[in-house]
Parts: sequence; structure tokens; C-alpha cells
Amino acid sequence: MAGAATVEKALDVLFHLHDAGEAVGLSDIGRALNLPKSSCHRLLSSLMDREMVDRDEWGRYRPGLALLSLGIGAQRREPVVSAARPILEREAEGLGETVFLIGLRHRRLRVLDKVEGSGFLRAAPRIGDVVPADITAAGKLYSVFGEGGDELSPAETREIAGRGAAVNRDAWINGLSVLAVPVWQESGQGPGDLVAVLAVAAASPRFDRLGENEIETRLLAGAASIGERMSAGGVSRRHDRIGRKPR
Amino acid sequence: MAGAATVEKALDVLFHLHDAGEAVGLSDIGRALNLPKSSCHRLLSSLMDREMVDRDEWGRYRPGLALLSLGIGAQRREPVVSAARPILEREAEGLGETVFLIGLRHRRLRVLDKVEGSGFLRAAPRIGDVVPADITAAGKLYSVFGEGGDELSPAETREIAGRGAAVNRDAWINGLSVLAVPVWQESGQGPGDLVAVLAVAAASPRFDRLGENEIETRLLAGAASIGERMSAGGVSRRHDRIGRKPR
DNA sequence: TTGAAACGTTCCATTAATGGGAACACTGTA
DNA sequence: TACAGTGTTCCCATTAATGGAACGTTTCAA
Repeated sequence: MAGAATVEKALDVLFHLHDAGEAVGLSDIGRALNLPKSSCHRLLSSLMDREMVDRDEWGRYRPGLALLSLGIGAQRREPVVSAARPILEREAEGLGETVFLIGLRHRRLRVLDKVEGSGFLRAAPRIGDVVPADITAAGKLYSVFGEGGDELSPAETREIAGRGAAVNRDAWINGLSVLAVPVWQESGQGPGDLVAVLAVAAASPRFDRLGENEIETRLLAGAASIGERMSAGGVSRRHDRIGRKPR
Repeated sequence: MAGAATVEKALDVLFHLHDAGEAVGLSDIGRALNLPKSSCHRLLSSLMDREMVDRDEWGRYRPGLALLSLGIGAQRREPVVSAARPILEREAEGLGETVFLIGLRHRRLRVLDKVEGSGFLRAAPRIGDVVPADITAAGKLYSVFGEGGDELSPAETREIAGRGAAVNRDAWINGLSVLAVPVWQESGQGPGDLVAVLAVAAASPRFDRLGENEIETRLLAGAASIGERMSAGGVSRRHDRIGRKPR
């Protein structure tokens, strides 16, 4: 709404390079975004000065490695990520399947971290990606236990609430089964805060061979460990700073 | 040089948030960068719209998670990263120490990937960080075998060239020893291309207990595997695109 | 070999976005 | 209560971004 138009155009360029998947030429960018070549060139120059954009050997543009430093920095500031890392690795190793840590940020579900399993088929979402809220097991959990998320049928809501876990079979990606459990952080008083979701994704046959119960008990234990590590690990709720809450 | 000043200011803000380490208030940003509050506010609004910047519960600003998606995307485009990943994991597991993959990008050495070992002391550089070229083992390798890098004494150059590996003890970080080997990609004709450096960092006592020879032979084998995987794994040198080389 | 069409780059007058002061509502401190 | 600090929103003269046109190369088709 209110904003610096130039910055938004620069971000358009940056995200376009990200979405493109492969390196893109200047003229292609201009056509895709309805920007004159000279504007593109100027924006890209500024982005390249900070290595937000890089060029391949043919001069085409692609996202730069400064983004990696910034992105890892952003991830590092998420307390739940450092608390969950060891558990993600342990469960990915134990189950042999990919384990996700998914959080609600900016009203959208994002993959905060993941550790891949040894299976031949691996789930597609990458770290940092947004995942759809309405059809994923993580989305179901947030709509039942969290604040965001869409509404669910009363029957399904009751089942998930009672079970403390959500399952998704083939709805998101065909042939893929997912089981997700909530990660609670105890806040001292009242019920805990839903800080993330722990999920395992596996090809459906493999998922069945492991067994829902086995997966569920492992994940529930893992989620509990993460919650404990967050409460213990100095996630001190500092209130000693000046300023007011947004909105 | 030629550029969009607004974009550069926005990037100033972004990198400032990254460097700050903790969330920063609007006025603090303005003071640090000599920008008026209204300008900061506008820039931050545009950055927040795309989740390049996020706010904590007190309204202070911090890097946003969209950067994570973009950064992982940039990393994924580095062929050497995907080729090296399994080797990094294997060696980090086998040696129990942190293994780095470092590449020369934009005339600077960057940590392209790393896998942490089990040791209590872990090396500090993070994925995406720039490491100094003049005092690191990786820098020495690039100055001997690569194009960039600073000059080295003839004696040291001869030793590294003959050995095919570089060692650094306490020069970079006190108490830390590093051994690095080059990763060559065979290009069909002529000598291979130096595409990255594989390095192990360990606390000096632990480093000695493992033994330089043991580390070196393991790393050399690992680097050879990476080179093979790159040549085999479809790093096809496509020349079917339009465009000319830069500069 | 020649022409046309693509590429990325540079220039510059026009125009639109920006800077930065001032005023705002608000919170914690003296 | 008064004060100093937040973050937010106006506003207008000034400034800096804009984008069309021209340029030199490279590639491809004729």
C-alpha cells in the first residue's frame, strides 16, 4: 500500500529470478514484468553490488549468494528451529523418512526446517517454502489448535483435537502420506503456545509399512522434546525493551 | 556505481538488520544508517510486504523468512553443492568434525555448505558467510591453484602445490586447525576446473589426535568423489542459449 | 557475405517518487 | 504531571528514478 515503488520493483525482479528456476536474460525479465530494459538493468546493477543477484557465464541473471547468508540468518532467529534441529535429525534417521518443521508466519505456513530421509522418494517442499494451509496435515493442526488456518468440519476437528495429531493421505500430493503433530511451548500459566508443527512425509506404501501408530508415538515424543528444549534453553520472554506492540 | 539509490538504501536496511543480530527498532535503524524515520518506515513497509522483513511481538524489525526461501534457492543452483552434500555428511560423520564446502564467488570466498560434527567445539562460520582469503587454508588453495586469491610465499606455494592440500593452524581462529583440499571438475580437455574447496575444521588437540594424514586421505577421496559426481551427474555444459559472455 | 533481429548497455529530458520536517497518538520514565 | 522516547502519517519542494531512443555486439537466416 504505502511503499517505495522502486524497492517493490526490485523485489519483483528478485522473486522472478527465484521463481524462474533457471538463469534469465535481461530482456526476458523486462518482458515478464512489463519493465523497460533500462529499469531492469539499473535495478539488477544495484542488486548485484550486494550480491543479491549473480550472473552465469553467459551473462544471464540468477539469485545471488548473499541471499543465503541473509536467509540462514533469518532462520537462526527462530528459536524453535535450533530447538528442533536435533530432534529432526534423530527422527529422520530413525524413520528413514523426511521430517518437516512447519510454522505459521505472516498468516502462512512455512517450512522452517527439514531433514531428508534415506528413502528414494523425497517430499518436494524446500526450506523456506510456503505450503498450502487447506489441504495439508500441518494446516489442519493449525486450524484446530492455532489461531490462523481455515475452518474444518466438526467431525474432523473433533477427531484431530482428541487425537492430538493430523493425517493427510494423497490430498496434497498423490501417493504421499503425511502425519503431523503440534509442538507446544509451555508458557508457565494457561495452555501452551502452538509454536510449530512437526511432520513426517513418506510415500504411502512405506508410510503403511512403518505404521501410523509407530510414527505418531515417535513424533509426539519428539514434539515434547522440542517444547522442553525451548522452555529450558533460555527462550527468555524479555519484556525489558521499550516500544509497543504492533497494530 | 550506476544504480537505484532507493534499492541500495533498502539493502542497507536489510543488511543492517542481518548484522545487528537482534531485532532493531525503527529509530535505531535510522540513526545507524543516517536515514530519516519516514524513509526507513517506507522502505521497511515495502520489504515487509514481501516478507523480506518481519517484526517481533514488540514491533521491532528483523530479517524475514522469505529470505530463507530465496537463499536456499540460490544455494540449490550451485551444482557443486548438490554433488558435495552426501560427501560432506559422510565425512562429518566419519571424522566427527565440521566439514565445509567453500567456493570463490564474486572474488570472495563463501561457505557454500557445511555439515557440523559431533564435537563440542564447532567452527563459527555459517552457511553463506564470507571467509577471509588471506589467512584461511581455503584461501591458500585458491591462491595456488585458482585465479583469485592473494599471493603466497614461493616456499609455501611449492609445498601446497606439491602436496595438493593446505593446512592452517591457529592463524584464522586461535585453537582451530583446518585442513583443506581442492575439488576439481574434469572438463574433458586440459586440467580440471577448481570448483570449490573441501575443508575440515577442528580444535587443535582433536585435530592432532585424528592425525593430519588420516584427515588428508579422507578429504582427498571425498573431493575426488565430488568431482566425479559433477562430471557424471549431468552438469551439462549447455551452449544452446542465446547471449554473450559478460565483460 | 550481408541483413535483420536479438542481446545488453548507456544517455538524458521528463516526471514521479523521495527526503525530512512537523504533527500525531501512545508508552514508560523521572 | 511533564518529559523523552517510541512508531506512524501528512505534506511539498527537491531530488532522483524513469523509460524511450540510440549504440555497439553477437547470432542467426537469407
